[in-house]
Amino acid sequence: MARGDRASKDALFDGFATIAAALGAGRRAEIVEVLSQGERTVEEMAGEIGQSVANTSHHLRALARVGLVATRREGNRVHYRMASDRVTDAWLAIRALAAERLDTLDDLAEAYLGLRDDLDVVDSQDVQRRMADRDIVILDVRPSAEYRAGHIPGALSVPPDELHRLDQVLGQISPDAEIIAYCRGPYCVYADEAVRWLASRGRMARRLSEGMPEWRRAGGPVEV
Amino acid sequence: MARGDRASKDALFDGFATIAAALGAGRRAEIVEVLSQGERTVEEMAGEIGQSVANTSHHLRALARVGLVATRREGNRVHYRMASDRVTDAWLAIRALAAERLDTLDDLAEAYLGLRDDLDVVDSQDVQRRMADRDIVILDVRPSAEYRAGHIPGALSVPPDELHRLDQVLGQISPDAEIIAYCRGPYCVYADEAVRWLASRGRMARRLSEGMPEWRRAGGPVEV
DNA sequence: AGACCATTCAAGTAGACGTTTGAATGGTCG
DNA sequence: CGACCATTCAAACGTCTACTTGAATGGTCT
Repeated sequence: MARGDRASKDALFDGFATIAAALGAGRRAEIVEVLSQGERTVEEMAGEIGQSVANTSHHLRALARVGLVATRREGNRVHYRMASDRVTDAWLAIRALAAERLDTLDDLAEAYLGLRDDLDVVDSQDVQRRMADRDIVILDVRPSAEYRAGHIPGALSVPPDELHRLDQVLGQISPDAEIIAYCRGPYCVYADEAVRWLASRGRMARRLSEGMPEWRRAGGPVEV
Repeated sequence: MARGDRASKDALFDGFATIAAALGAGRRAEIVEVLSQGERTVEEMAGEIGQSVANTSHHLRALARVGLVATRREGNRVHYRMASDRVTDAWLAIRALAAERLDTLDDLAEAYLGLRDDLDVVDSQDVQRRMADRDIVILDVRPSAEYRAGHIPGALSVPPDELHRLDQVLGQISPDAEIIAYCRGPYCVYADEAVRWLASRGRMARRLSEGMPEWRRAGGPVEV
């Protein structure tokens, strides 16, 4: 096998391809999206992606086999987590690429998220610029474990299964304040629901265009 | 199908996954690596990746089907090119991820490239900082079509199949100058050969750690 | 030690994918 | 028009993959 050999070149690129292929199955893509929010046990993950525990374990191990996720044992539970920030980088690059180039994606996104024309959106730069102001309130609409793992400084936690508690939270917020809700990312429904509920109450509410992983990756401040 | 529906969520992530899967086959990964240097006809690409024209066409169309590559007709030849810079972004992210996390990759790379311990390496920042100096000479060791499609300003073109011409080129270079060679990227053998040849002639020669796509992506100046 | 639980393994099925081979298409040029 | 050429299609092969089911492993807690 000489240097620059065809067979070993093919093998090398098969190696690169195994990484892409690991992200190339829908359920594993969902897993990666969830894990970019924080670690999960097998059972929790199975619930998140709506699959059997056996199949979820199978996929998690497939990701572990190529080094994309790492494990941690606690009691008799195994916690899976991202092995590196670069996994999130690659996943976001793939997702952005799909959004830009795959022409069926808009339809798929609309089928899942519904039409979003009624939702006002604000981007991360805007929020970061206005964070010092007193007239905006940031709402973290993710499960509380994810809020605890890191959130935008000063954000209030309103978990998605406790959206009805928004009533109480509203009492603490000045009617003049603009409310900005965020959740897991652009393909997450939680913030949409919060914004719609708030808008129906006559509040000025907008959705942050991106979620925690994107915020963190862009160098936004994070509080734990 | 309610908003936030399980089936449509799965379909959406299957959509994302088709993009990753498109990069998840070794031969297609090679195609993407080559196309990030510039457009190719089907036949040229078949030669680059060592596959039959039929199979190459098949893979190119698979990439086109998900929007990653675009085509252009000229005479009776079809030229394929990257559909967007984001394809290169995603590919580089995948490749970097594989390099960091896939523990078999070092062996695969060594099998293809050989041991590189004898090669001195310099990174893009260093080169960019020293480009104004007179004491470095940059060598572009890629096929001339790729050089023409864009190269580091001031670089001399020495195509890989004309490495024997280095003798003449050397005559024009002061013996004190440091020579820096680059080619397609970190997994490309061309620059290695040039550096070894130059080193054997007693020249101070180093290899740029990255290639044209990475240089361009990092915002380095490009001349056409 | 024994019961219990989360996780993993193993076997099996249906479907998708990469590659080859040989024929068909759709364009150019004499 | 007809010969020619690059490219694409279609069929077929073996291989791999996702998911299901049911059993086995390897921990923890009483």
